[in-house]
Amino acid sequence: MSEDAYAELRRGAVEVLLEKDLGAKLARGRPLRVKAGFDPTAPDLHLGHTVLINKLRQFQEFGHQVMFLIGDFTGMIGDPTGKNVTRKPLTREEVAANAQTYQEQIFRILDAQRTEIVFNSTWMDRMSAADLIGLAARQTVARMLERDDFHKRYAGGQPIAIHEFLYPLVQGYDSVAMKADVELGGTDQKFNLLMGRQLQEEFGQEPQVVITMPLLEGLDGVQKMSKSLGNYIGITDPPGEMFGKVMSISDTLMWRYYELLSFRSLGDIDALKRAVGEGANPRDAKVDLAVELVARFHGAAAGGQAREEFFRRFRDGGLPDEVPEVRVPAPAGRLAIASVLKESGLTASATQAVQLIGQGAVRVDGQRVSDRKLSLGAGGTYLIQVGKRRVARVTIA
RNA sequence: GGAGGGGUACUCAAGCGGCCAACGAGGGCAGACUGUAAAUCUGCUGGCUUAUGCCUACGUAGGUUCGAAUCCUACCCCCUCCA
Repeated sequence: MSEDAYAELRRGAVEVLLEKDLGAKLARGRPLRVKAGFDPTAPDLHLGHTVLINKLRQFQEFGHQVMFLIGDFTGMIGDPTGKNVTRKPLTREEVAANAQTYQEQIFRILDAQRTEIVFNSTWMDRMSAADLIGLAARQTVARMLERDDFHKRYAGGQPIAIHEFLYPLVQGYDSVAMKADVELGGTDQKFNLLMGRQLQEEFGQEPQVVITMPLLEGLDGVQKMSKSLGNYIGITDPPGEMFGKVMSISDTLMWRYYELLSFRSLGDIDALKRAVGEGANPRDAKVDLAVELVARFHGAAAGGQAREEFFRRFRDGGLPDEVPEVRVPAPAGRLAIASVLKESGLTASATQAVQLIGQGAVRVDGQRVSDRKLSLGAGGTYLIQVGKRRVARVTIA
């Protein structure tokens, strides 16, 4: 394997444990079994999740076998990593539906021909209580308490339920059952990933290589991307929205996204960085990234269209391709502008509408509205804009 | 089981009888400047076709008072210490 190829494989990774094991495994020339586990409850993927999936794809491109593990059994335990929320067990149907959604989403990145989707319930459901005790006997409490969050909770007098110890144990055992050569995970999964190495050794297997990937920062550039923080780009976001979100990230964050999300080579990215350093507009680099990402999830044509739309709207100050049409009733024949804004859904309330008018954010047929008492007559159709993003063609009826 | 502390708007966090639709910070939205970047400055950030007005809101339910987020009672929930 060439040096460049190895650098690509290593790209973005926080740690490779052990680096020399990976070298040795690759040197044998046979396809490696590469594992990554996913939560059965959250099939709505965002770009943060794709960091891992992209890494799987790279392995695939180098000819290795990818195993996409859906942790339907571990899901019953609930990963104690981070916040501890008790989860309700999923039904078989729910798991199946989520798995289906996963497939629809991940195969925009992965090659379906070279991806195995596996469920850990396949082997865990067959494990007897005696087997489980046997598994538990292979690790010590002291070892478990090395895990940072267990350690903190124990030291701080917080409860740790015994079943929580089973999570890393089962995740580790998955690697045994799957005969994994490599396991990928987020940095927060490090302990669980290393458990796989130990258990594989216990079961007489060569330990897997652990590769930890960073948790991608969200749109704010600070906190990790997550749905609950609302700083995410969903991979099912419509093209225009996805494009806009990418354009709104900071220049610094853009390079991070290039490293972890783009399929362009490290060499290409370096060249781009140099060009920007020499005065090229960073916006253009961001546009390229946005096009690439939209194209990945919506097709090449959509990428180009999103760019044209973006230029027309925001660079040239034009109107979107499709302006939503709304009809608003006016029983009295005329309707105050604040009500029009509220009824058309352009603002959340009439009060807010009045405030926005006061701030000069509202335009009717291109004219900025300064009079909050303005009213629109029935029978007319008006193009109404609120700020840069909200637009509608409103018919007063 | 005992003792104490606390539950306020999207979040954190003041307020502790009227000047409270509630200080401040963060976040969000909008305007200016721009590259829908960052930084910066400004305004807004319960609802009502806007009003010296009304309604809803400070854990829940009652009560005291001309008047309560603020006082009293009961209840629910969270935290700390002791057993």
